[in-house]
Amino acid sequence: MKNKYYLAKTDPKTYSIEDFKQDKITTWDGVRNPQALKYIKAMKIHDRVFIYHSMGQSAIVGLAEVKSKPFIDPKDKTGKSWAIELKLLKAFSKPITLKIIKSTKLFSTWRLVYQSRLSTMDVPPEFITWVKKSFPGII
DNA sequence: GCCAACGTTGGC
DNA sequence: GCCAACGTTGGC
Repeated sequence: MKNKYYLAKTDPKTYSIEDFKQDKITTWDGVRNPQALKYIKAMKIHDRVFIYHSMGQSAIVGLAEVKSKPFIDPKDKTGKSWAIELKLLKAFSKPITLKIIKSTKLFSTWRLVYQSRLSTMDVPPEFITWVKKSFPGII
């Protein structure tokens, strides 16, 4: 079965793609928003996750692979937070900015564009096609 | 730094 | 359980 693609946002001041490069594998935790959790819980091993820098940079900066099933974040006492293990596959040399994504007008129905506060979401297949065409070799 | 758009909390 | 007030996120 084909891998699904998701997108996860991070504030680079808290955890950046540079940190991820050092770690290679990281626990992606702290997700509590019910809408975002829906996507975390749907992730399967070998699915792909775009890493997105929010807060200023606003761009997709890399691609990771899901290495574990979703699990309840042991560090969160409320039991409402879930986490997942991610392995970095690639840090992009040229980030795919939100500006460019918006300027194509192809993805106006994508949550990334119209629901800015959502931190984890799925990625439409059309976006993958567009990325492969517009940024050859990047993924 | 501002503010829109959400999410969360707490009084009733 | 409702909803006003407050807090947080993230684009600009």
